[in-house]
Amino acid sequence: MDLRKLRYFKVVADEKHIGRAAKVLHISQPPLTRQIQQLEEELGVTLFSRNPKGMELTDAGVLLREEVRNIFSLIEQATERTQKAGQGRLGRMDIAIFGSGIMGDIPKMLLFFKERYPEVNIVLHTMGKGEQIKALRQKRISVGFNRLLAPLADINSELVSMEKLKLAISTKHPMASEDSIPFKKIKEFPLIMYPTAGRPNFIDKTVRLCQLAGFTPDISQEVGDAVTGVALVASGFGACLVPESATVLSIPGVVYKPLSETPEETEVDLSCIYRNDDESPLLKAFLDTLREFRTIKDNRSLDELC
Amino acid sequence: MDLRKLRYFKVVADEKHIGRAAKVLHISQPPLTRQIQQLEEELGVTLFSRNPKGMELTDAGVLLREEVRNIFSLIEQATERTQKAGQGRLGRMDIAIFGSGIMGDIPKMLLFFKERYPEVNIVLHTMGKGEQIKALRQKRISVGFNRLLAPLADINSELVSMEKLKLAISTKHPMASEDSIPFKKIKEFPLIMYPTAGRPNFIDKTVRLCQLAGFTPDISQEVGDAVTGVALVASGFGACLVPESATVLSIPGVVYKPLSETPEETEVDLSCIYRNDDESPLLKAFLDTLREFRTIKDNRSLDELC
DNA sequence: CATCTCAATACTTTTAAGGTATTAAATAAT
DNA sequence: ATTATTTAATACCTTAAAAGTATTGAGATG
Repeated sequence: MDLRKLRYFKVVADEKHIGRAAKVLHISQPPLTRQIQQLEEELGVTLFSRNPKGMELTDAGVLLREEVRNIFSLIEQATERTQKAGQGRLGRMDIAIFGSGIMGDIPKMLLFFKERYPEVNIVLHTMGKGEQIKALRQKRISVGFNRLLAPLADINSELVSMEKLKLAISTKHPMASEDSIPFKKIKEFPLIMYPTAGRPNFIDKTVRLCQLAGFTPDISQEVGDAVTGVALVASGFGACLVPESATVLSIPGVVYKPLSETPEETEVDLSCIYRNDDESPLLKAFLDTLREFRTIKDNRSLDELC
Repeated sequence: MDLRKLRYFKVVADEKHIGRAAKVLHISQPPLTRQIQQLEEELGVTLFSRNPKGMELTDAGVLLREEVRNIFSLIEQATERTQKAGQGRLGRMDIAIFGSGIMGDIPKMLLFFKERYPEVNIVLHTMGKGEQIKALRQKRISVGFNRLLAPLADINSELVSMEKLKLAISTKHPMASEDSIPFKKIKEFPLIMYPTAGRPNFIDKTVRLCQLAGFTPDISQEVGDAVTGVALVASGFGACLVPESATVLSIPGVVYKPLSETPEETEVDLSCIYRNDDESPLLKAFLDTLREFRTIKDNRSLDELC
């Protein structure tokens, strides 16, 4: 079977006239006659009854015409979809986020992407740093969002945003009425820290920052994630350093205070990671969108878009 | 787009190796490489990532593979269905029957046909002789069943069966207890006759038969069809000649009596008519089946089949 | 009866698919 | 490091098949 024959058949069926059909197809009449003959021979079926004034479809021909319509529309769909997939505009994208990543810039960025690529199916997976890298290598995910990533040979990372740190303290604490808290005062709070897994992590960074400022922090408790940490602050366990994005969760008994007199690098990064060798157009589209998102965000014109 | 390319693509996708795929396709490797390159070029999409140990589908390639499967299965279906239609094993057949044709051989024959050609959709239309011929010429039907047909230039007819005539009389009539009624006695009954339309018809034939036997029948009433006629017999209007097949309808107050001492041709035909120039395989199949049906019926082995 | 209109046939040209030999790149083995 | 080895890609030639030109044949039309 041969699409050329079907295409020719379709035109002859429409024109009911080999000569006219040949003109429509921009070929001469004899080869068209032959193609139709060959098609009939191949199928073992008479498709046209030849009248002195043209050609008429037989019942079998009428049926084939319908089928041919379907075949061509399916082929058209297939090429379109394949082309879209080739441009990263169609497909499935598995993305990893971490616990408190559901707040802040990640959902905004994902929404932004979804708007541009509505036919890309985004599947979110919650996993920690180590898991993300494993999943990337096993190609179970294409992108992971995380913080404080150590460079790796086979994995690239791309900055999404930097976030200032805030100190979550109890409303009952004497400093709860202050506008901001000087960095050095952290020494005086029993600190709740997270996460327990994944090195280097937020705890390591905090300890280093404090030592830079000339003191050792009083780590009273380690927990799995920011949400748990803030919950403990409400119960009076102590204070907890959180990235700005996490302050959207308001819990009675907790206030978030900006830090003043901070050393350098009192910000944490939010980055996304992906395989070095991933050439997929989906990833390319995702990273392009991410970069554009960052630019727009820097220009503070984000609000109009989301 | 070209089915050859898609076929080749499918094999390469399965084998993940151009060389092996070429062997499967019984061609050499370079033309296969070219065909794949051309396909990629045509779509503007990279379908394979070339590794040193073979070829791997990209996401777009995976999608195309699925689509190609559907395309081929659709084409396969299309050819099969077209071939079936070409052999008269698939399609729609419009058949005309007359009023009392729902009894007797016609439904048996149709059932027999339906068993052999289960994928042929039979559509029945009830119409009289004149209508049938008109509908045939306008190609609204392919076959009509009727009786006593005059030959026509553009329409063939084929005998289905001959049926003996019986006389429907009232149970109150003195002859109701006889085993059979001599043909000449018909003279003594007021006759209810049908149909009113369509020449030559059953009335013409009956009158001729009676005149052959040396008398003129006493036609007391003309009605549209056999059922109405028999109903009038029950009410005491008189007697009514009916073909044997119509005697399946039993009405209180009516008995069917065979005729004795009949002249020649006291049988009526049941025939089917079709266009002379109808070359459709469906009609051919129908007529072939009809002939076979007649043979089986003649051998009285019909009961085992229906 | 000539003429016209179709589709079909005979034969030639052109296109494109297939084949052989070779190259290029990357890995694996010595 | 160097040499096989394996893979796809390229260059060039051959073959097959599709398209073109000219003509024929069959049926309708004036």
